[in-house]
Amino acid sequence: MQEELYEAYHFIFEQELLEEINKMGTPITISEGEHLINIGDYVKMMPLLLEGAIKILREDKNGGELLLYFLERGDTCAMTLSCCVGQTKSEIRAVAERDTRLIVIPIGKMEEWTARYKSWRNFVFESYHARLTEMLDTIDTIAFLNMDQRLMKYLQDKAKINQSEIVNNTHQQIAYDLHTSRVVISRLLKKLELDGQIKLQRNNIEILNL
Amino acid sequence: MQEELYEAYHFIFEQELLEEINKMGTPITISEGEHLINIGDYVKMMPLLLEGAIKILREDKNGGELLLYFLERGDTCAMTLSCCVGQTKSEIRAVAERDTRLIVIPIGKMEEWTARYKSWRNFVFESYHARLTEMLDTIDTIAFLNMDQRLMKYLQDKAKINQSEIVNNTHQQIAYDLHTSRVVISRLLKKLELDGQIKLQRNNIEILNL
DNA sequence: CTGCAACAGTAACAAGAGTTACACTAAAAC
DNA sequence: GTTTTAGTGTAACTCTTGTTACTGTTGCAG
Repeated sequence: MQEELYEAYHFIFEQELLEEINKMGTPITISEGEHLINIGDYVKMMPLLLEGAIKILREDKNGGELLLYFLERGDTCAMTLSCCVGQTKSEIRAVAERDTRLIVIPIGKMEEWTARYKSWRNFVFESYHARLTEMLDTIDTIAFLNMDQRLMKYLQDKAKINQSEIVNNTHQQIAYDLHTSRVVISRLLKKLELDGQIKLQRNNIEILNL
Repeated sequence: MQEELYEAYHFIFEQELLEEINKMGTPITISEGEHLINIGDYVKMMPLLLEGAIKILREDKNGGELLLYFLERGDTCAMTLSCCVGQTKSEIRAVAERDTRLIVIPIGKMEEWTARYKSWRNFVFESYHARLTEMLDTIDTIAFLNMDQRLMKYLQDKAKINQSEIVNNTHQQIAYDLHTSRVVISRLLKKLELDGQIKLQRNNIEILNL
């Protein structure tokens, strides 16, 4: 039994299921920036995160992007669950936020485990619940907040996910995630710095009010 | 066995489950504009729509609203499913878009049926899938479209849901659903009329390009 | 050391959306 | 019929965000 698997999931799954996951699953490592899945890809595997973080993005027709949310240890991708049922293509893009280890499970196991293990059913339902909640949060953010508030929230989320008050990002990268332009981000960051909320350096933003 | 239940769900559920739904469920009628559930309410029942339409709204702290999506016959509320697991409060508001008939099921049955009926599991998963997809669509709309495009899409969706090319709404009501102001809606509607996409009358918008 | 490329700062302007204010009109109430 | 109210049309202005263009700065490659 992989130690990491046990550590991250033994509160969630019963022993028997843990062992089955260990047997059927394949451990994978992806490094920062690598694409785990793209829009339009067929979903053949279901991921269980052990360590690291994944960011989930939505894309429009013109190549514009929008950050939806992050996945962390103990999370899985609800869109994947969802796609397994319908055998449909992925609606989102998943990119490693930092170096990440995960276990992938062949989707054939899903239905079997759903019928057999109560802990699995609960996990799946709770994943759906968590993802729906995060989607609602995303909608709140883009519908009800101004860009400066969205930016500050983004920086705080990012700091939390990476467990560091320093965000190593160019203004352009932030602009992509928030679906706006670099100039806008530079402008607002400067304003946040004058407000004393952050400190700016090249490739490097320090968040002061975590 | 209620005829409507059979009609709407016999393709989805096996006979035995249909009979159990019929036995355990309570038929309810709500009229247009009535609130089925509000934000913060505890969710004690799960709805299965038989006829009509429900609109699902999100709210911000200042009382501002935003339309998320509509539910129709054969749909259920994924937020409800979701809440049943976590025993949490509702994150959304549900309002009857027109007179609606539905069956409510005590949430205690949910877990039992999930373990027992494959068709129920599939239904629940497909509901989650459908709702996640609609949430993505909502996000696309508010993140990637301008207000005039959102407005046109809103009118088309509304026409489709109510099976009529006439939308009976005041500009103010539309403004609430799209989380903007009446003046903005009036302005854009007038523009759409000049473009030949709609025809305006009091309390009444005819959609020309369905 | 030089030159290039990526990153950041900023100004000036354009476009979209929100706000305020007021006039007009149809429908409902009296 | 007259009054009242809800709904609509529009102008003028502000604020936020997006766009274009140009400057300066850092760091790396040659």
